[in-house]
Amino acid sequence: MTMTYREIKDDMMRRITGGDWPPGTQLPGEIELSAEYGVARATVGRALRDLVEDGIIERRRKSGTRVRAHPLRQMRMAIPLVREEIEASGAAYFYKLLESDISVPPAPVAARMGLAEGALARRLACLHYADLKPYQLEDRWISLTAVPEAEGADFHEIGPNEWLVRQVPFTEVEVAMMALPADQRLAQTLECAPGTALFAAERQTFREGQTVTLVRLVWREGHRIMTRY
Amino acid sequence: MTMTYREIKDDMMRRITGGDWPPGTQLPGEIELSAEYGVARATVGRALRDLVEDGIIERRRKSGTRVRAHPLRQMRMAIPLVREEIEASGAAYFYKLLESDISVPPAPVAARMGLAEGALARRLACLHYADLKPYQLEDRWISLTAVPEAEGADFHEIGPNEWLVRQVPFTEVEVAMMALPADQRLAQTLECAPGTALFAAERQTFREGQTVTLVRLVWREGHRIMTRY
DNA sequence: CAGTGGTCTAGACCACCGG
DNA sequence: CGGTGGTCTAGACCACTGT
Repeated sequence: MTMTYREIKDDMMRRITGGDWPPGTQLPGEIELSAEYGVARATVGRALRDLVEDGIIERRRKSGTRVRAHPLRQMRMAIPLVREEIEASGAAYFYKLLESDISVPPAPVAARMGLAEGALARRLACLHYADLKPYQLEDRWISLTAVPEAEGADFHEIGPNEWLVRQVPFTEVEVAMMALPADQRLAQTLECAPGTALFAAERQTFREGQTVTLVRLVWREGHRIMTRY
Repeated sequence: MTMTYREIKDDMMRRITGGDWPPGTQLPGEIELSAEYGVARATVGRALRDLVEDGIIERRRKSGTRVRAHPLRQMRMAIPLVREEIEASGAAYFYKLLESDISVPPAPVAARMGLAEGALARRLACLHYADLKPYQLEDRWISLTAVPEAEGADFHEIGPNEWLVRQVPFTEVEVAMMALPADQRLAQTLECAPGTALFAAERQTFREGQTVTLVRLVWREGHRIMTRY
């Protein structure tokens, strides 16, 4: 008989989208709503908290709850491991380590990673295949200051991404996505014409404010990422 | 004295990242945890629910709570209106309507939008400027089945995006992002060389399962989107 | 200062699902 | 079937913030 917080949330969404509570409207307070719905205050509170997370309403102490003038558009995107991404598409996954050394990164990279002058890092280049066709090129720097274990790690069998996820899980991440023209090296490794428009991402991950790794991922021609929200 | 659910959540994170509860570990039940932390069961429940949302742990009835083997990588991205995006960068925003008509979309578009055969749609092409330099080209179809008001709307002053947000707020959205080579038209409107790698997005929005609009956004050369999580 | 949301409690019942 | 998380309650106090 009594409503659940989900039903209340749905009902509120109906009232918002249906025009009862148009954008900008001030909603009744929690006590009034709980009386109206015949539930405890905590229950309408739960529904309202969900609507805040969905970007539908805004709440402030004292001034109350109102429907956002422009609903906050945001999306959530899953970030799969390359291997899972490929295997999920039904293709077989292969991995190849192209380059691997330990060196001082060029100045721009070192600056971005916040490395001390002359600090060493592990540099890796890997290629991920879907059904023997190149799928993604991975160019990575791993800070040996933050992850000294990376100095001796062997990346011939396991990719650095999966290795890092096990070594240093739970990091802060900053991602940028962009379009890149294929240079000579990209064109060769990804088997496309030079100049081809490729989708790329740069990901920098942190642990306690310190950069762990900086990676550039470039996908083969035509790749798109999709999400629904 | 007694801990808040945030402090409990943070403490749990420490235990997880610190190795007390490594990936795969089965956590104590809520009753046990509430005893350990000296709080009510609802409070640890709140902390645990937050960790589920963050993709750190998994919970199932009867079998209990465990730390995810691989933390679920996901990100949240804000999707600003172009105008806000440009104005936030400190540039002046200008808008120009390039093309506008009402017609039957080509078959692939109609199919993707789920339109009946011969159904009409409003077609628009708009250019968004930052400081008088082309910033983003917007190619859009609006279903007149879903939004009949779009037939007579005037898009010379207000962009279709902002118009739609006011007319049809609160929609479901599907987004794809990709890299595109500039064709002749793109090169001209965005003032770049043909073949230039451009960042693009396709966004399809739905209301109650029905497609409202399908839009392709192409940004000027060098654009990147960024997010931190 | 006063009103609103934010959080906590102690207890209860329910829904799911693994053994 | 029984144990776990999921939800709800009625009440209380606190924290922020507009006036």
